[in-house]
Amino acid sequence: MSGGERLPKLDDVARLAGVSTATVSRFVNDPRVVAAATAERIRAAIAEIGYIPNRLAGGLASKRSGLVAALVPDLALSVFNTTIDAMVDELSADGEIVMLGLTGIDNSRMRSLVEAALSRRVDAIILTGIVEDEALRALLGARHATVVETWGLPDDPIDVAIGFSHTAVGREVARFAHARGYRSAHLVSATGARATERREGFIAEWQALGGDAPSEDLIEAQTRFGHGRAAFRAMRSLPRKPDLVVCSSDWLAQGILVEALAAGLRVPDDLAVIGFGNLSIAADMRPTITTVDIDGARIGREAIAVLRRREAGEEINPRTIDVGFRMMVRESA
Amino acid sequence: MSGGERLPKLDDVARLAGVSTATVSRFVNDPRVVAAATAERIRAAIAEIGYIPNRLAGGLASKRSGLVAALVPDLALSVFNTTIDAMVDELSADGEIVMLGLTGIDNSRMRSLVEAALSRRVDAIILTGIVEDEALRALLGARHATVVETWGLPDDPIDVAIGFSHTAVGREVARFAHARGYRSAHLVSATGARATERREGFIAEWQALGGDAPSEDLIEAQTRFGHGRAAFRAMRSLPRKPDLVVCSSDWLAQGILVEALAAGLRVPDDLAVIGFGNLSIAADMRPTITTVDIDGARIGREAIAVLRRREAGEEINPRTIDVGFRMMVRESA
DNA sequence: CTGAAAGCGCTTACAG
DNA sequence: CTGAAAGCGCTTACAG
Repeated sequence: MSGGERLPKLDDVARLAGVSTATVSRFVNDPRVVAAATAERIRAAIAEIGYIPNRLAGGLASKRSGLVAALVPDLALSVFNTTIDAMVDELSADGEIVMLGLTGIDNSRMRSLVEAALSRRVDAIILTGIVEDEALRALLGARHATVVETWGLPDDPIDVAIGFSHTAVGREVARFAHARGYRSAHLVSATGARATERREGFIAEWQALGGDAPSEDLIEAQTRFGHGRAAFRAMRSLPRKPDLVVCSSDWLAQGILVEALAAGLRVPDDLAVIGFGNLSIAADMRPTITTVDIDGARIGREAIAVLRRREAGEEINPRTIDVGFRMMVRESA
Repeated sequence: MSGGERLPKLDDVARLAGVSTATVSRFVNDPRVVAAATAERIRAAIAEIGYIPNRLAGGLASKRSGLVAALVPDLALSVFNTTIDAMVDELSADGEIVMLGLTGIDNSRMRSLVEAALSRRVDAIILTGIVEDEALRALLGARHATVVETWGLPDDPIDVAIGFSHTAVGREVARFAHARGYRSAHLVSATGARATERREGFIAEWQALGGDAPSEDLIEAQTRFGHGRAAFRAMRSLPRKPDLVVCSSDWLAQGILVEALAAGLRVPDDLAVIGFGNLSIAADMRPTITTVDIDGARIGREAIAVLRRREAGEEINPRTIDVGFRMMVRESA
């Protein structure tokens, strides 16, 4: 707002402090490299005129924008929020800032957001999910930015990947459920790439253990509580009554739980429920929800750590980091 | 990643297309201002060498960064997510991008994030909540960026404010509850500025209607489902048993609801519950949650609309936009 | 509709 | 530890 008068610039500080712009620039970027007395004069000058560096100019000259782009499908997919939170925490310590792009649940805005990020010469692009599109892979691979694919574990990452095997999660859930004695499984799953891998992992292992092919309910949209409720009703009209529902998110699990309880079912005796993500609601629901925990914050921290190592000129090897997952066995299954 | 080879720049495109850099620049910013034949040659040249404009340089020269900063307390406060989603939607249509800053639940990082945003010469800063700190107000007011305070309605906005009166919400909830016949109210409320205004509005109106001073439970942290459960237990040990709990968030309401049902209470007959925010869970819970709806997406859209009008040189008047709120009467009260 | 050229506000190799 | 000066890659008033 307001306006008119010129914003103070480096040159103004330099003149006031009686030094060259080079010295002020050095001070701004690392106060320790200038003599103590000089530093004090510069500090006073900056305070006096309220100088705030122009990082656009700085980035242009130094080729380091101090910008990191985080591209996630959707803010409502709260499973990623811990990752973003952790990244922002790590970054804001250094005055860096996160450019947030929402690619859409179908990733339709991915391309234009990648271009928007690249055009700002971001130091790094952190993506949720792995990139399949060849043109996009080429675009990302040809640039100077560090590219971190997260929440997945591709065989051939564009640059670096930090995540876990969704297939392994599905298999582990199947082993757990089978060991618990459940025999008639129903899957309620989103149709996204990651949920699909977990689903396929579950089915493969479940059948390998001698289980019958599970009935399924695929949800095209972002999975929410309400979908869980609808899925419950659909499931109840199935000829074969499942004794276990495996959900691709805790939201779904919560919706099913609420609906099952309202229908007078006992959980897990009449119907067991397993979620995914270990959102805070999983521990807070009654009954508590058995689910799979992913250390999303660690993914965020590791992503920034990779960036720091790259900046320090270190070689990143291996280029893939598996953060694993944990079954959180609670009351619902 | 990768690296070494120089990124193509405007000059490379110009040479390849046989025009001046000025013409390429014009094309990039608005293809219609150059002759059709010229446009075609430039388009081909850009595609051939994979040119992506350097917006750092562009922003430096034009003094428009195409960057909008959104500063919110915390991603987990999902009540703001619809606002951010709407903003990102409006913005990404133009290749603009949102810089996300998380100020922390106590706003402790607000100052450094404002500086980080200003140093990138953002076109606008959109804040959740109103800014009280005088130094920060001065800093924001003296700059060229459009400043939009949201989710509140200050008497004297720094620049523009879009929100609603939290006090009015509290009063409206009190009138509703009193009309419904509830007489013994218990408040479970976060300690933030906005929740406090609602709480005070409720108490003032409630007592004006002849109600007894409500018992209270103040929650220092970010309110979550789990806090609702704890609050329920605390409430049950009170000498006077409330017939109504008014919560400062739907999360809290949900936690109390789950705990109340688990304790065998009938809702709303034994205990009524009112939330705030109208998150999707409010409609999805069993029983559904009576709450207050805020059109968060509209706040986001209006914020960007203000920005567009400012860019078009329009005068913004009035400087305060009240988006109001709605009681969502459902089953829980 | 297009071009030549100055300028946006920094950083940094080079020299001292 | 500090300075003079070139350069980062665009935009835009001015002129034609």
